[in-house]
Amino acid sequence: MYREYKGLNLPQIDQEILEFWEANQIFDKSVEQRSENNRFVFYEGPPSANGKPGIHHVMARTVKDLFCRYQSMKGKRVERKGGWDTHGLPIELNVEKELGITKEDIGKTISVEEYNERCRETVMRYKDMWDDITRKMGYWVDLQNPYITFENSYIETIWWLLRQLYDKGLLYKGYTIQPYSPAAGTGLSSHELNLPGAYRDITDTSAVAQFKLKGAVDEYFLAWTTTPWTLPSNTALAVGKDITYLKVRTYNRYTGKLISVILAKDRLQAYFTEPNPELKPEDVKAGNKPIPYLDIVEEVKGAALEGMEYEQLMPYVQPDKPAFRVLLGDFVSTEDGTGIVHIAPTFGADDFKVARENGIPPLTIQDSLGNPMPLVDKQGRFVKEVTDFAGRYVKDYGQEEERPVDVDIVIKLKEEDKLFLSEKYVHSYPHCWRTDKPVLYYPLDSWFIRAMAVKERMFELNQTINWKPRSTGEGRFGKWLENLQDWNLSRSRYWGTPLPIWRSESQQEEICIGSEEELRREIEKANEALGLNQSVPKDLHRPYIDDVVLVSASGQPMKRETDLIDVWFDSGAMPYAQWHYPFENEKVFENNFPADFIAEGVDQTRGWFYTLHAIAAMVFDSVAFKNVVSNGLVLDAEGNKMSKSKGNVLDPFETIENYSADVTRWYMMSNANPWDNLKFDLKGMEEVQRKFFGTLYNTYSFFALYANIDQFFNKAPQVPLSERPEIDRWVISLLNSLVKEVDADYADYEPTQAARKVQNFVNDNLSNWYVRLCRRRFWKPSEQQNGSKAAMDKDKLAAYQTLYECLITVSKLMAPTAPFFADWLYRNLNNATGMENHESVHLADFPTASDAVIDKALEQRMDYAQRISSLVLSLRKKEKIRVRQPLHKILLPILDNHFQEQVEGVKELVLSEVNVKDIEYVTDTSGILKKRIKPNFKTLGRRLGKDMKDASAAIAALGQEDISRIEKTKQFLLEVNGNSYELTLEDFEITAEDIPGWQVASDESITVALDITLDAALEAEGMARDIVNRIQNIRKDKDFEVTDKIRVALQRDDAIVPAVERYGDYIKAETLTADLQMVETVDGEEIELPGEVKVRISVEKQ
RNA sequence: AGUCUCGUAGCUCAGCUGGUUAGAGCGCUACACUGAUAAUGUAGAGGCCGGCGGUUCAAGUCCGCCCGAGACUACCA
Repeated sequence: MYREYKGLNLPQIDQEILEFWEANQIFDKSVEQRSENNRFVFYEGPPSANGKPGIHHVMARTVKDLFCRYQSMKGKRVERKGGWDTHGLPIELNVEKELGITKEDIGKTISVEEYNERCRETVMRYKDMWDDITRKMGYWVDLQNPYITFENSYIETIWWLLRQLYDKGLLYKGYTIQPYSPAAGTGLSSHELNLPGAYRDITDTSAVAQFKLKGAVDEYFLAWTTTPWTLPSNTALAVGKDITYLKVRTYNRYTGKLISVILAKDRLQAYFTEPNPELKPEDVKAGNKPIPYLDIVEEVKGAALEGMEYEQLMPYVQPDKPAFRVLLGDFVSTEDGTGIVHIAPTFGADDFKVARENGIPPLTIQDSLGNPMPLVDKQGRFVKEVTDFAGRYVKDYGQEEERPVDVDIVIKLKEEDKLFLSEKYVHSYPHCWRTDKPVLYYPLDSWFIRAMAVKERMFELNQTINWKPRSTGEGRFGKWLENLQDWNLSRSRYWGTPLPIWRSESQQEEICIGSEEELRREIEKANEALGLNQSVPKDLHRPYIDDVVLVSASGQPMKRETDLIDVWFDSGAMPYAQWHYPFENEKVFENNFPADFIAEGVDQTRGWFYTLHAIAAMVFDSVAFKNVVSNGLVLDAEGNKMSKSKGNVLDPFETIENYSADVTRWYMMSNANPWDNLKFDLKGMEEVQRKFFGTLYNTYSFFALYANIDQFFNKAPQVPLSERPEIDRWVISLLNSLVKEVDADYADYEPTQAARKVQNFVNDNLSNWYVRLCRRRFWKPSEQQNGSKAAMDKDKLAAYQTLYECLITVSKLMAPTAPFFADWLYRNLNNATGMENHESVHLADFPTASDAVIDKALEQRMDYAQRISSLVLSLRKKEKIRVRQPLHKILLPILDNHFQEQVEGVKELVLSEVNVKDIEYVTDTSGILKKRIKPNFKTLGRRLGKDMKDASAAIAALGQEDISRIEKTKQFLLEVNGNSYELTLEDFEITAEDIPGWQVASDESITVALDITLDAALEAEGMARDIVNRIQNIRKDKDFEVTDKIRVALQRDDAIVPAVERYGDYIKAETLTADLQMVETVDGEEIELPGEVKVRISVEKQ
């Protein structure tokens, strides 16, 4: 028996199927039944169990799950090893918040050991919740043997990878300018700068300084800065190559001296008002306002300024190489300032870069160890070499002083006639989130991966990757690769993978450790050489690893560089580290590299996607993945990003409990492409639930109800397709077309296309057309009167077989996206028939389409049938003739024989659908058709070109005779603007527009007319149908079983006599009436029939 | 600031390589239908296809600029 249900309860189906999967290990079987030699490799991007799962995780994981399930059904072995991302700043922050400590406390109030122990505990805080959502949403991933990034084996693989990079010369220590908090004494990551509240508006003293040209008299470059404290460190100026610069003569507003200044033409009006050849020094004294000038003496492009030299502005320290030149910088703009940028390589990333590219040195002094250091120390104070300001803080670090040092610098410049202008300036400036004090951009030592060296190769490899959507790969990711910078690996933190590099104090000797074994050997060596008693720490994290001292070739002790590495390296290393390659599982790794498929949010483009790609390219000269889907964000119904502060986050557990996992998954996939942002709207969820799952459920229920009655369990041989009715062949043809398309969509990572096509098929074709039109075939009362089983004739059998095939195929097509309902449907069907020996749809093969049964002509035919029916129904509606009233005929204009043949094939369907007796074809030759002619723009456009417009008007003006002549001769000589063109029938679109004297309806290419005259026979039949309808309603009201036989007594009335006399048998057959009487008085309810006829009727069970 | 995505009916989305009445579903209104009924059919209202400019005989579709939403990247001096 097919299971029957009282109503659709999707969350309950989730539950039931989930229990079934677990009890029978369906996931394991789905993997293990497939050959190891036919793999589809998937990498799971590890989530961090340190935060709770959100609805966007359901999105990302639906994408991952569905392609894995699909490939699994296509016969691939798809192992899905889960994983956990366990390192990183968010975890540290969490711990600190819980303990109420800051980073300064580490090593003081809490030991590194304890601190890391807390991190390790915290990391898996929400693991249970993650496992739960994974299970409930139907995400199949192996949670039994996940990789965990904090395990020693994982770290060892990372060390091995770093060693590979080291040996290739791709790992180096260097300087960069990084955000640095002097108050906290630590560098900050860009993540920390992006914390809320980090950027705040502050007021600084800005200065436009005058840099004196070498070899000229009182000529100056003007450069603007909001950080005057960087001026002593200036070593260059930057201009834009294509920016136009002016040399302007004026007076200095502070000293009244005649000067010539150079600045960008676009910035002139920011500093000057108008020219005045009569200008006097006293005219320019007005405060900070723009001043007049004498004249403009020169205009040049920035390129012409390149290489010009100027005198050092604040000569406290001398550079060790030639400096103080004008450089070209592409970052120079004319939106602020003077269009000339002051360059202090020690305090700006752009500055650092452009200076290095041009061989300009930074201004540095030597620290106590003889290493170069900038003119500001790590506490944020000027060094003693900057005599005037020695020891003063460059920003507000809570010191007490009369004026900020910036102001004193400005005063000094003013006194020295080097200041053009100084103003207060309000701008947004980053602050350290822990100390609340301003951040400095400061040169810091860091370890880098020389990613730029493999830039081209990464770019090439990227071109072999199939990105979904393409634009992310070519645009966002491709552009990112083009502008690739070296990868800053260093993080000065505690909970993460330690950098396995040890250095001697002189910094001259170093070693990069690539395995635990190597570490052991080196430790033994060191123990011997230095007389120590160390061993390999049980835990490779800090602080234990920091205690290890190694020995250099020259016998010097070496200490570990205290940096940890960027956690992104952890996740990018997962293809290797998840298997502890190369220390174990060499074969396994080789079989699972690179991945066929990965998926993650677009925000991972520069995260996981990049680090996977970079490591694979650098270490293995390979891609890490062949196909990648990057999904967009999940927004709320208004299109706002979901965030805790807005309170618009959706609890995924609640959503799944209320609507089911399948509705959630289906909604997410069908509503928008996964790479577009999804506006998550519960109304849309309800629509999916009702329209798609509701309809499919109804279709199944309908099938189950009658199949059970008829004992149809698909045991009889299949009726050959050629012997099935047109509509069966049609739906099977569509079904096979569908299989083909959906298969291609899934293979092409287009889940939205696939879902929408399945949905359209189920709603429009299967339910609203096939089942609706075929209802009678499942329910043939006349043949059921003498018992049920005998009633199975070939037509009915064909109907059952056809519907069964559609349903079971749909269950497979939808299985990747809606795994629960699909399995429910599949098992309900297959458990009753036992046709396939799979216990679950997820163990079945994806359907294959048979081209032999795809009949495009038939599909077109049925399309005609649907359109003709729709037009006839709209005519009925317009004429207010109910559908139960039969009519004589439809008039159908025929423009070509092929159309008539096609319609002939579906004639019976149309007639029964619209309740009309016949179709009469009105051919061209009858002369009563009125036609419309339009040019075929596609064929004519190219030929006619500019004449097209006039031709279009000329063709529209053609009369009926012209049209029929064109149809007969199949040619036409068109003359426009003195040009003549030979046109053929192809160059026109001719449609029947009207049948004069008839009511017509038409869509794009089909026109129909309806004969609405009635005669006695038709009226009687119409009445009979209405009587059937009323009796059926009563049966239903009285809750009779569909198989119950009844006795009916009708009150005699002239209006119904012809109907009962002529169509009594029909009425009886339709309503399972054994005995139908017309009597004078009836003790029963009153029914109303057309023509305001009211009669009494009694309906009783026999 | 740069890079990328998106902008079509009240809402969610289709609109293929440019081709002439711009579509669907939901919602709304009205009318039908009724042994699939938490369904279904038909009709109606509802569109400066974000704006401006360009290419073209022809632009929702191609190009440029701008506006709006979002993401990522970024020390704008």
